[in-house]
Amino acid sequence: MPYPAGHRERVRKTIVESARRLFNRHGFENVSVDSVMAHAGLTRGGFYTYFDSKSELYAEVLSCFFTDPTWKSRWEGIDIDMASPDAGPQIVRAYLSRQHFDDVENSCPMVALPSDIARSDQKVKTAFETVFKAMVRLLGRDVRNRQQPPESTALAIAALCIGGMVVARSMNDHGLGDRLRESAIRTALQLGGWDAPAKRRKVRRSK
Amino acid sequence: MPYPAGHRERVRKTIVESARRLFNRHGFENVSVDSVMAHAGLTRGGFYTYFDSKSELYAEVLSCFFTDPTWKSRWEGIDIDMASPDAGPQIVRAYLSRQHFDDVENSCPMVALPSDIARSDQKVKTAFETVFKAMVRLLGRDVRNRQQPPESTALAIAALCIGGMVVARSMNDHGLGDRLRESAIRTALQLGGWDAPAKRRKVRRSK
DNA sequence: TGTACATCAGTGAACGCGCGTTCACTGATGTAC
DNA sequence: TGTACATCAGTGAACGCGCGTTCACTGATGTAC
Repeated sequence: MPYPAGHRERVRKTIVESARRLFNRHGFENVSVDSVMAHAGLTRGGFYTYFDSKSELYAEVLSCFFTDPTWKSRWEGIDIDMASPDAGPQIVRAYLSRQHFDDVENSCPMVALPSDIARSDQKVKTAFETVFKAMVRLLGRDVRNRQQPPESTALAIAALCIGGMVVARSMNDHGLGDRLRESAIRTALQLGGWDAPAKRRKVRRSK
Repeated sequence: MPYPAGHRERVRKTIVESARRLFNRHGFENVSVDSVMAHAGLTRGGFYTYFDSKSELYAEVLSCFFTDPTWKSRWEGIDIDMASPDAGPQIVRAYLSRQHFDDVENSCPMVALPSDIARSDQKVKTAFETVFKAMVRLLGRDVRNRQQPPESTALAIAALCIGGMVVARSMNDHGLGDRLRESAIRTALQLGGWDAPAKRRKVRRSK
């Protein structure tokens, strides 16, 4: 067998990564197979030895964001320790951060592509669901506010995170976007019961 | 001047309405000028006597949803009295209702098209902003919970409404979607201070 | 170590198609007389 | 009331273009001897 083992897997990953960045920026339908392959350093024709069709890429891109272990540290300076019981509030802050707002290419696809996903087929929606459920599970694990079942609270927090960012991205007025993000952060932390200092680790954040 | 007065305005409105429905269902880029005109009972060529380009339609469609006075009662059975101080909680319930979830064609475009809008030009984003600000103003007016400034609370509620619906629409699992919407409603009502019976009008809702 | 070979990753021209937009034309309309 | 006319809303063929996909092909690679 010519070509080193793992070669195909590596190239395939390059294509998916290239697609992820382009999809995040321009949406599924506005990115051509040509440009995906060009950004991966290849040419159009090779695409079909890796995927049956373009739409097969959509679900693949969503899953990759979830399975790729680097996503947690993708936003520079935001380093989330998933094992810590503080992961919940950390996720909220990272998710609604200015950095995530600005970094469209490396954005969470749930923020960059929701209406594209809503119009896609079952496979794509299932991939979205998996990512979303993972986020909810993580948030729910750390919820300290027990007025509602943790899953229920986590669902609302996740919707607030995603919705806040989606809306902020759809406006010109960055000032309003900032106020929206800040308000969403404050509200989400309060919902999770993360606004009071936990144990003795965290001091009140100013602004 | 041939053709009755108001003829152009009426036809123009028909085109925008046809576009709104198709955009909501398929997104900006997946709807052709041809199909918009066909659904309006016209042919391709006539489009350009009404609009300079297809993209001019995008902002027009967003604004129409806001300016069209019928949008309030678009979801059958949900009749919101905007003058009432109960409009806030009513909007929350209508927005996150199963009917709004199902009725993609007549959906609020902030739910059906957010990622399309985020990728569009300034004009489109400005139109989105106008619709969003109107929603926030209405919600803020009725906020009873004064722990935060009403605008801040209203921003979080709006993000929760839009985000909750956007996420629910992106999943296969309608059960999870239902739980998400219910949780978002409960949370939004609580944030607005609308969960306790107001005056003596409303009794606790079961489920 | 060196050479011939089979494999298959990747190439790029070509395909049919649908799109946004243009434009010469048609025909329904209200108006002038 | 009836007719000729100017207006302009709407038509539909045609344009150039970029897309997803196919396919005959090239050439880099590891293997056999």
